[in-house]
Amino acid sequence: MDEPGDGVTRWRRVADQIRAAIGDGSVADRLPAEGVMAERFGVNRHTVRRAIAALAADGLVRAERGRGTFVTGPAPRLVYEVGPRTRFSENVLSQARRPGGRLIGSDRVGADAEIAALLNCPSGLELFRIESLHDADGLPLSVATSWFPAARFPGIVGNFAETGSITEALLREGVADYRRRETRITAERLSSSDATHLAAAPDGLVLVARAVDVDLRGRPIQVLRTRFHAERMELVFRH
Amino acid sequence: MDEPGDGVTRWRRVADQIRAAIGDGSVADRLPAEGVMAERFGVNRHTVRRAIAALAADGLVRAERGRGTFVTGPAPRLVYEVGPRTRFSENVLSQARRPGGRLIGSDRVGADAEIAALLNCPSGLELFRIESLHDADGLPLSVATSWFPAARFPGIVGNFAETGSITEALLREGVADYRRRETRITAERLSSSDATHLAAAPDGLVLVARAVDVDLRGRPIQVLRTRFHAERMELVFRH
DNA sequence: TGCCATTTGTTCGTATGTATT
DNA sequence: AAATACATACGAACAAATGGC
Repeated sequence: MDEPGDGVTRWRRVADQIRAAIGDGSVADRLPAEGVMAERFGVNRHTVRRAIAALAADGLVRAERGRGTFVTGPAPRLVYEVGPRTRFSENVLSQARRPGGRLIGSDRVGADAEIAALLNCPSGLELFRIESLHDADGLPLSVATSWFPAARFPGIVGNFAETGSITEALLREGVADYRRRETRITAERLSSSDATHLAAAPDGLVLVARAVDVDLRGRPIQVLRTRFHAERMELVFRH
Repeated sequence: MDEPGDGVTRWRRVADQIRAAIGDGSVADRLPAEGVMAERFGVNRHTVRRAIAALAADGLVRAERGRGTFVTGPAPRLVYEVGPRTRFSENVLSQARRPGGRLIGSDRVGADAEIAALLNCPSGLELFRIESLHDADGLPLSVATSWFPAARFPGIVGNFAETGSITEALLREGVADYRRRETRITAERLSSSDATHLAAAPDGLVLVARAVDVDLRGRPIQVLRTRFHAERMELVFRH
């Protein structure tokens, strides 16, 4: 009766609304008083306080007794440019930050219908699946799942494990250059394992980018499913 | 990490994980038994049952006594192609669906620093701000906020109110054609007002696209902040 | 100085919802 | 099905800090 039954608590929803108000600029520097927000949101003042506490824990606001609660400003997002020649490390380096990558896991799988279509290969073809984590200055930014034809790139897993870079790993397999054909974007909630790897709150959001990379002759090399931490990044597409 | 103190209930998190597993295809047809999932997620079977009930209420799965729980399939997303000549109505028509648009609200505002930089105009310049809702076959897909220089497009609000199309509204103001320069993508939770307009659950997700459109001489025409319903759409960028 | 309104911080109590056993 | 433990939410006070008058 009290909860609408959607599994999200009231203080959480209040926190999200305040966060959104800060994000879109409708609250610039100081929040309304707790009592005012309590009335406006139709909740108890305790509930507002808990929401503020959550935002303060994220460093988004700072409460000062007797004065008010002030916006300290959202953390700036890393700008990640996506285009035909997207390279994670170049992107991060261009923002004067140090890129990193490491192997989380890998296995051999058969191509399902969707991936086979994207790779332009027969369904069931043997693939390497690589789970990787990518960061800037040690802050995790994205988790990616990549699929490679196993026959064409037999050493890809070891190469990536050693270099931490897909580009380097492909170079060792004889791929001098590759291009991105298209990128498809959706948004999802974090899965629990991704939350662990990204060192993020379990209810965080990710931008999911599904992409296909092709070699210079247009043959598909890899299928990617990258989950970008939504609060730490912004994807930019130039047209 | 998993403590029940982050504002999301356990059954909700379990439901989200099952939903994600269905979404990325790792669960194709039938869910594991409740007891198996309970152990896998580290929760009680009651909690799994509640999660399944929530998914069943959304029409995502169907539980059959004595047989199991089966995936009925997620609703297909509308594919929305973003490029230099993105037009909402053309995009929707290409999927054999009927586009719609209507004015939600409008007002006059002064350009803040960020928008002034994007529009390449002095800060404080008078702008029209337009809130609009866009749908396909009556299903709301996106809410957009647009800023236009008021002096250059004095009739833009009325034009959009009459036509429901930005392209048409600009045409009446003498803009025969325009191009998109860049698009920046982030993900957020729905604000309460956007949830109302999109007829969506209050805890839904949106893809937020910030873009600048320029005329054929390269002069900025409008700044856009579009919130796409994340479960109903997928954004595609061809490179 | 003092007074007072405003605002955040704290402590009771009570009721309801959630999750497990 | 019932009992238990814990988290959430509300209500009413009071304390402490701030700033204007």
